[in-house]
Amino acid sequence: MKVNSGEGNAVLIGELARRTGVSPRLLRYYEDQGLIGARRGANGYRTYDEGAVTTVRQIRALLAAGLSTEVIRTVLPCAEGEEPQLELCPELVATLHRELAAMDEAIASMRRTRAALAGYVPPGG
DNA sequence: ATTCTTACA
DNA sequence: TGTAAGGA
Repeated sequence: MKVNSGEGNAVLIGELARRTGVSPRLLRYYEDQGLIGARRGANGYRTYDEGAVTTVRQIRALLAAGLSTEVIRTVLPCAEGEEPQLELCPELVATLHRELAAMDEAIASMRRTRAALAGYVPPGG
């Protein structure tokens, strides 16, 4: 008889925190940012479904990839799987390509300004 | 003991 | 983000 791995069990913030390694404080923050949803028990406590564990792991992975919470909010609903093999919807991969393009522009821009600035300072010192 | 909200270091 | 306060 399995006790703690079924789908029907509501999880409190403390347990979700333990199971994801993310502090309750941050979990509430993610909620404010619209990254994760939570129901409320009669006591007012947040309750999460088992899927929340996966969602949080996806958020962490996406955050580690440097995506903003705003982008993650749109990407999340089209994410499948976890950490090692996280896959995204094709239509969203397109959005990500634009992100990449924007990053390339930013990098190029910074390289130019860096070069200009470097022109005013002597090499090595 | 746990969680909740609000607010400050 | 962490942590304290004040309540349930």
